[in-house]
Amino acid sequence: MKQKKNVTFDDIARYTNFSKTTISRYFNNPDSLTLENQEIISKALEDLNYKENKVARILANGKTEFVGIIIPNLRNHYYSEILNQILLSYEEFGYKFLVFIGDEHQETERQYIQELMAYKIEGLIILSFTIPSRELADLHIPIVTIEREDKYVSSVNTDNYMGGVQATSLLLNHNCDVFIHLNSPTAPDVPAYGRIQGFLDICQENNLNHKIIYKMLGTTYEQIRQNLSEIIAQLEQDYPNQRKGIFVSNDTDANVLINLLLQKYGKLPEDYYIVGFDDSPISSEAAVPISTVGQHIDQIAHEAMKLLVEQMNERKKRRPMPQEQPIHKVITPYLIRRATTEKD
Amino acid sequence: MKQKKNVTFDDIARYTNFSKTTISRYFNNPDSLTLENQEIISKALEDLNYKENKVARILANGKTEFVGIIIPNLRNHYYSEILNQILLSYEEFGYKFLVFIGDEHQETERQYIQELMAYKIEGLIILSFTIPSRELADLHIPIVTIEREDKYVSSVNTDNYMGGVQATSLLLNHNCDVFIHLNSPTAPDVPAYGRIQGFLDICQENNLNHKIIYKMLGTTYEQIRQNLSEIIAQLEQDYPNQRKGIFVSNDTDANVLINLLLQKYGKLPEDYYIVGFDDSPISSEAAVPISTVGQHIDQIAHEAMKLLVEQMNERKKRRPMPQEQPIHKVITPYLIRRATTEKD
DNA sequence: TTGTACGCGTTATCAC
DNA sequence: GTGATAACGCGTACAA
Repeated sequence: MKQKKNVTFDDIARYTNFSKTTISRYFNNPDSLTLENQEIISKALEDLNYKENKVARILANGKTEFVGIIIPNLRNHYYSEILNQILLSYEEFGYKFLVFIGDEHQETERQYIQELMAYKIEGLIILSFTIPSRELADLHIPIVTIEREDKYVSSVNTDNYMGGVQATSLLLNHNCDVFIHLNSPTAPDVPAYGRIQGFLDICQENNLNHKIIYKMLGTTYEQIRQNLSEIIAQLEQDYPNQRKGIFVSNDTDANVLINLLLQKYGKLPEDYYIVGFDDSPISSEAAVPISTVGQHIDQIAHEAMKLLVEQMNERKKRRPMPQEQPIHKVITPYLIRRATTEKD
Repeated sequence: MKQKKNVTFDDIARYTNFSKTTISRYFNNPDSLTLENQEIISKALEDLNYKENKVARILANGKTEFVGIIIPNLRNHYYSEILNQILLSYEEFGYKFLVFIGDEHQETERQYIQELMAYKIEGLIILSFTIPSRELADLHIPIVTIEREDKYVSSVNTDNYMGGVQATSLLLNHNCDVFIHLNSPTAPDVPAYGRIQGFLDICQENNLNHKIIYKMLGTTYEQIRQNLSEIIAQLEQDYPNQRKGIFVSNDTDANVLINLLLQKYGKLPEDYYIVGFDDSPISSEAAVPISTVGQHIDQIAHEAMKLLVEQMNERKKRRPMPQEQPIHKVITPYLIRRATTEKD
């Protein structure tokens, strides 16, 4: 496949008068050779300019050290940061990552999974949500999902319920008169539903005047702006002169909301208290920095890899004991207080 | 490596009374079999639940269809969007991607490259900038770099010079009195230097009162804020009552600048005209949407893959004719006019 | 400590 | 159209 054939263990063996086996051992179990012989082989590698071939090694020992990743996209800051942290784990675990963008196409994602299986990945990390966990479990390889429906597979998620509680409590501490939660329609089996439940529980426990607005705000800035503009109009009609505590399900939308208010009033009005979610860059870069609930993305990524590595290691044992039940790890989020709630 | 041994061509051959060769042909050259026999094999694959093994195929034919990517990080929107677009090219070209985060550690990146070479990648895309192109060229595999020093390797870059010209011309059209360019110190051999040159040329051609401020603004929001705050003070001292046209080298910094001005004056003052660079999300999400120069990231990624695929295909020919000279593609950026320059 | 011989699952070559 | 056989480069019992 190259201009000149590659240098192989055979060449080195001939050159050093050892056998292939000894050369192999030099790489995989060097202590079993004398230091002297290690030197000789080491020198031979230099002389012949040997380049290792891990593909051949895979075929021989079955260990690819590949992990597949399917992620919906990288436009969303949350996803790109998760991927960033996962890739960084190479330093700790040594697994290489084959990455696919699912883009929410179920059939495409199925093909990607087939392709990954053909490359004998040892494990799979799934962030995309088009394929039910039931189907993922049937692949019978180590799998960890992150922040998606996870009934039949192991997973790592943020404690969304706690996040909802934190956000709502913050608004409660500021003595809002009415509590609004803005979110898109969310299925109860996805982790993010916890945000809604957390909001609801705090409101009900404290007998708060509250309302949840379920609405797809749209994907373009203009759509979101238009929708939020209408929502503001409605809120001001429904709750005039009342202190409104608004928990928005993500920072991007919260920022648009704030920009609309800035534009309308020149500043963030006294009767608006706003909390976002994600601690994404926009929350600190906004004209009025946004209070928000942050996810420990580094921890999430790290736990996901740990969980996956455990499963992968188990498989390599002579008598593997696969997990009986999926393991679900939950990472507690943190609350950041910024100008949208901490006024002067 | 599995509980039960995998089904192989041998098993299928036995099951169908064909030879291994014929099974192989079924996959790689199905037309050479009769339709009838294709059916038989197809059915056997179902019956035996065959899963293909591309690792074995690689060892046999030398084609991994792997492309390595080394990227500094995914925190920067530009990088994550580039990676997004590159990964999406799987649909068109079929290459799988092994991705590493370089994080600006030269030695680490060298190791990553070695690891990638061991997995017999067919090509390499480099966005990180710690390793000189001279050294990359010595790897003797198809390489394309994106937006970095590229003297000895093929590359795809934005036409930064044109970007600088566009941004400065926009300010010029608005009759600014003084033209400021804010940038970090930049080496002349990196593509981004073109922004500076473009700014300079327009200023000199038109005899404009201009100034370049070279300054590392910092990495945290607070640092940037602090530094820009000082710069504003200086500008207002040096150019009182003059219309200031400011070309900031990226949208993030431009946004901080605008937030500082908003905070100080309640609105964007009449005598400030600002243009950013990148068309990153913040430029449209900012309280005052920012005029900016956008890079055609989809085109950049696509051209990079095309350039790489050409080189990789050339290598597979019987008598490869490697490129004599590196090819440098340049993508023209686009100008977006928003509120920081278009004041009714 | 070192070597022999075979296996990993596919493709390539050359016959028929 | 189809088949036999030798690669591809390394790991690993088993033997010495």
